[in-house]
Amino acid sequence: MLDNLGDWKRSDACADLRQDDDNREVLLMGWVHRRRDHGGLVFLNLRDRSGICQVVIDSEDACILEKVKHIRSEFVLAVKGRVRLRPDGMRNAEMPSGDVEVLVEELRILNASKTPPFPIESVVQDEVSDEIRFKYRYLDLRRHEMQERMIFRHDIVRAIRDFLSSEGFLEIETPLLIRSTPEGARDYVVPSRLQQGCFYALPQSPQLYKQLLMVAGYEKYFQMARCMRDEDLRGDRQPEHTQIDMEMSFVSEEEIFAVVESLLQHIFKTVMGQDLPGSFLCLSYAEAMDRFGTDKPDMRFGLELVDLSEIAAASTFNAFKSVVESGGRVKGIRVPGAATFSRKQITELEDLAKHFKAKGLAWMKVTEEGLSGGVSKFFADAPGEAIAQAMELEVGDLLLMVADTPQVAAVSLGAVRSRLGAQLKLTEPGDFRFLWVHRFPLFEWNEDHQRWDAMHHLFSMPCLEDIDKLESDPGQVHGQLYDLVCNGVELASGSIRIHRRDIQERVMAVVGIDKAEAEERFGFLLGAFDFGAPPHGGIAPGLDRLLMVLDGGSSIRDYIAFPKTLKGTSPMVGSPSPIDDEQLKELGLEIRGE
RNA sequence: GGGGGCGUAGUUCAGCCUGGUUAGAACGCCUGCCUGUCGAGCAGGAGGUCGCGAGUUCGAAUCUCGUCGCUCCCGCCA
Repeated sequence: MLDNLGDWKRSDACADLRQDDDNREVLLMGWVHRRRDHGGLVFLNLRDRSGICQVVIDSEDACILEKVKHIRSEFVLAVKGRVRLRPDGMRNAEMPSGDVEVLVEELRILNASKTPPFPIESVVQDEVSDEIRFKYRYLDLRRHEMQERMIFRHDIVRAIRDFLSSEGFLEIETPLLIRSTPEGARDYVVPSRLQQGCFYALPQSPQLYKQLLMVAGYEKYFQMARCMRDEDLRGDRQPEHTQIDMEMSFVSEEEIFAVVESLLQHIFKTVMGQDLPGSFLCLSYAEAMDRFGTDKPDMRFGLELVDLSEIAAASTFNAFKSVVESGGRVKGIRVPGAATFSRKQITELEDLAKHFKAKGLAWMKVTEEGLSGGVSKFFADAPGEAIAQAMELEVGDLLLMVADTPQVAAVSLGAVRSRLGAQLKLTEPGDFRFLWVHRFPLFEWNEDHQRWDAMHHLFSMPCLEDIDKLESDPGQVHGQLYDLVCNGVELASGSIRIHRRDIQERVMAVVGIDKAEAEERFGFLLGAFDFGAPPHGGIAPGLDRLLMVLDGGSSIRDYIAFPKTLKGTSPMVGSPSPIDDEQLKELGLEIRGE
């Protein structure tokens, strides 16, 4: 029943046919999207990458009729025929090629298809489980919606390469089989056959290599770098992802910001056909935490956190007073018009706050008669007026408050803010608010191990004014560290790097790496610093996340052709899988059961 | 590592709380009819290890325990 392609050559893409093509002889190839059989008259929607065209079988030819009888969804056809205008009233305005159709003169069935497990349509996105979509990824990718996403990805990658090349960046590849470094994320590890008992690691990022390229004098480097991290996954985290890895010599933070801003403007202009504002907002980490309770605030809406500690201390509410007296803070957010919230809605928000370790979520409503409900009885008269003034309360507002350690108060209320943004639909598709967050602490205290860890990585430069505190007060040292945030999603992280051995050794000492260990593990880097390493810095925007945010998507899995599940598996190819004893033996490995 | 949700026909789901006929619906699929459909229409039909295992019970899709898979969140992710 199947035909060979023979000498047939495709003349047009399905969706490209227009009225101008009337009476042209064309040869289309594609998949049967849908079949409408009227007995003597059969319509097929033929689909290729470009889209859909209607072909009509209105033939006496017994050979064609016999073939058509067997044609089903997703059969692969080659169709020779003549374009003709559709009769009046039969045109389809929904379809780009809807003014015309192709009357079939010859037909070849290039391949048959089983009935697909789900229809090759856009509704699949919301209606078919990810499990099935993953297992039949090649069918999921056949859907127009997914093809558009892959094309979007291609367009953006191309725009990035064009722009960075024109700015003098060189794309240079770095190894995938590298040395394992214990700190940071867990490494994916590859056993060595030639050096038994030794392992390569897959890169979490090309960090050290790009720094070495700066030492080597390449000045501006970029790479579409695959990065692998063996950590637990999320909707916006895959075991392997792609970063637009960049590094520059002789630059300040501001210059790196400017390059990334220009890059994004170029992307917006060339791929999305939009203009993006000149330079992005910039907040310090401390200010972001203080005002939004997160280091990646969504700037599309307000609902800022306000510090109410002094006022709360003056109230008659002992729960608040004691928190403030013991060094904690009280923070509040005003939710305009939310006085209509039910008790249940408020309890849901409280549960969320408790999820982030808050002990409770205090609330008051603003009515014509003043503050009411919740904890309002503790805020009679002066404290109540002070709060109304500090929060700029208006009738109909809801005030939500958390009293706790500064960290918990900010983070828990920040989570409430973020939930409210979604719940009250304060964001609009197509609205992009980019934001730089910088001056992160260089170190954070690790309670479990009772030691300081690098917040970003070991190679970030301290802010110059804090360098003297490296040994005396590491917690107070800020780093020349920065994140790029858009709409509440962290899109990039970067830093100015350390380029001097003395400073690098001091930073390593803070996290407990002495000179001997530093030499053993990072000797190649320190050695490179001895040969005239230039000041340098860089940044690495996550490509998959960037695509998701720009496209208004909800999972980076939709922007990766072959992603993995949250457990790091691929139901399609069945990875990871055991390897046979022969392979294990060659590698000198033995599997120990439980 | 911890917590939540889901798992029933090819697909998406209902049924489960309160155990008891032959486990339903929609779409899809198959057969027939049909010359202007575009989610074609009409008539008929097939299709189920109720994720898997154990337990309770006269009787389990339904209750209990375990387990596997997908997913969301916390931890983790420099």
